[in-house]
Amino acid sequence: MNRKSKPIFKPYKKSSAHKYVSEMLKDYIISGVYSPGDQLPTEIELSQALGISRAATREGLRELESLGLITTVQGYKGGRFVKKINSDIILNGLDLLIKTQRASFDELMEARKAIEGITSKMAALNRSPENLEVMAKVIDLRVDSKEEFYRKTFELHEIVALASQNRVLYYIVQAIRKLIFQTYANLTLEENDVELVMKNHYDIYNSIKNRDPEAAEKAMINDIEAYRKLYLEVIKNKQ
Amino acid sequence: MNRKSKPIFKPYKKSSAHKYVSEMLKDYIISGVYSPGDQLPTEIELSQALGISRAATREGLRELESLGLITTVQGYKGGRFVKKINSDIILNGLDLLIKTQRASFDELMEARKAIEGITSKMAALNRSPENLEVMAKVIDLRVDSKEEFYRKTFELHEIVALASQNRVLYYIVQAIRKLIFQTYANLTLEENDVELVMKNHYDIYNSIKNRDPEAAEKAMINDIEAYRKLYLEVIKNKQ
DNA sequence: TTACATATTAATGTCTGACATAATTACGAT
DNA sequence: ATCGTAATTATGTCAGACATTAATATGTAA
Repeated sequence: MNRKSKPIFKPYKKSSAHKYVSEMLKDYIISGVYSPGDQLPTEIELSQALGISRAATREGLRELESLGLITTVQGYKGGRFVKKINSDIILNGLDLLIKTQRASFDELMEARKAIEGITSKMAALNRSPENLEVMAKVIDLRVDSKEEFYRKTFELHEIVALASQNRVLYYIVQAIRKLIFQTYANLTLEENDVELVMKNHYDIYNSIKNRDPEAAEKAMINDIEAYRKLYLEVIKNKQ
Repeated sequence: MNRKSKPIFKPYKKSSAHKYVSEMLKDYIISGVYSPGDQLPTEIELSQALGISRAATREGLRELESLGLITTVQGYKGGRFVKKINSDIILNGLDLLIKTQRASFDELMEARKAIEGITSKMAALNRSPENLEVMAKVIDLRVDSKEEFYRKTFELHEIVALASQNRVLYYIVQAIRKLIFQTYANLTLEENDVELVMKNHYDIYNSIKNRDPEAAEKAMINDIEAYRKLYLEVIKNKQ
């Protein structure tokens, strides 16, 4: 939405001012009045339109920022901008949950295996030809750089989850995977390990291509289990 | 933690003031310096200890509130209190995700079936005798009130997820179930429906008791699928 | 003595207006 | 043409005042 074609901002009466600001803007973002990339009115415009002080308006905007709905940019041409929503919006909460509950690495990996196994199974049933094409592009892991290896690995898992055609599961899988990679350091793999991962990825691709859900689930679980073991070895060697 | 035995609050230097407040307190909450139920210092105490204005301190506290880590109580004996963390902390994000992505009821139910099916399967392998005891208490659904019926239904699903012994899956299941019940109205069930749900619950209980993972998964999926169909019928009749 | 109405108290909630900081853009001197 | 500097415009922070809220303490009438 253009900054100039503003929606209607009704002055608030009851309830708390900061909450009024965040709730109203949240509704506008959810309903699509503001789209990702759009700039919100400035603090002063908002506060004047609503008849709320700038301080209370800022508190409301902070809430939205904390929820992951907007970003803040200071300076000339700065302002508040609506974010593109993705799995990051549950990542924060999941992270807090796991940290405060002291959930273990194994618990997280078990959850990942279970859910990503399901998406792999569903992908075998629901995958489109386009999904397969993208997968084919990222299963050759004989690459030069470590980064390239990780990028391709990440993309395969992403496209499998996407191919399940279930966005709820897709976002949950993405959040869990991101959480694992941001919490636990990446591995440095040996030559043998690369071979193994590549074989596993090929198995996943092949069973999804052949529309074999059971094989697809099994292959995915194998792949993640292999990663788990590799990671635990790294940990052991570090001690 | 007692309000009087305060942790150390180092005055901030760089980065933003409000962020310093929220990050610092978040770390204290995660690391257990503050436990659920504990009261944080008042805004004035905090701002004075950190050398930050009250306005900026409040913004930081709002962020924590928005994340779901603290609650705010106004008035005498009011203040900021650390919340007990549960699945609610991802519920918000999941809700936003589904609303903005316009994910369908069916997509959500598919996800629920898949994940809750898994927890049921895992419960059959990992359940404790205590888990079984609690389940036994809630599978008789021949009750007077609608509320009692819903309470028992909710508790059975809760204890099954808990019996999987995987807290990550448990919280995800809880969040999805809460989301479904808060987004889509509850059903009004006929006599026949109650019989059906009760049979399904009994199947779930029995297969978990017998440590039969495949049967447990199937029974859970049946139960949720039945709920989905009942709900869709209600929708159809309303039109 | 008890019960109800009222005052006190201590926290958050809100407002105002000023100044600080950041980052893009415009401009001017070399 | 380029580099450095000033202007612009958004958010960031501050200080101090007053409003609101809700538990508690107090006082008064039945």
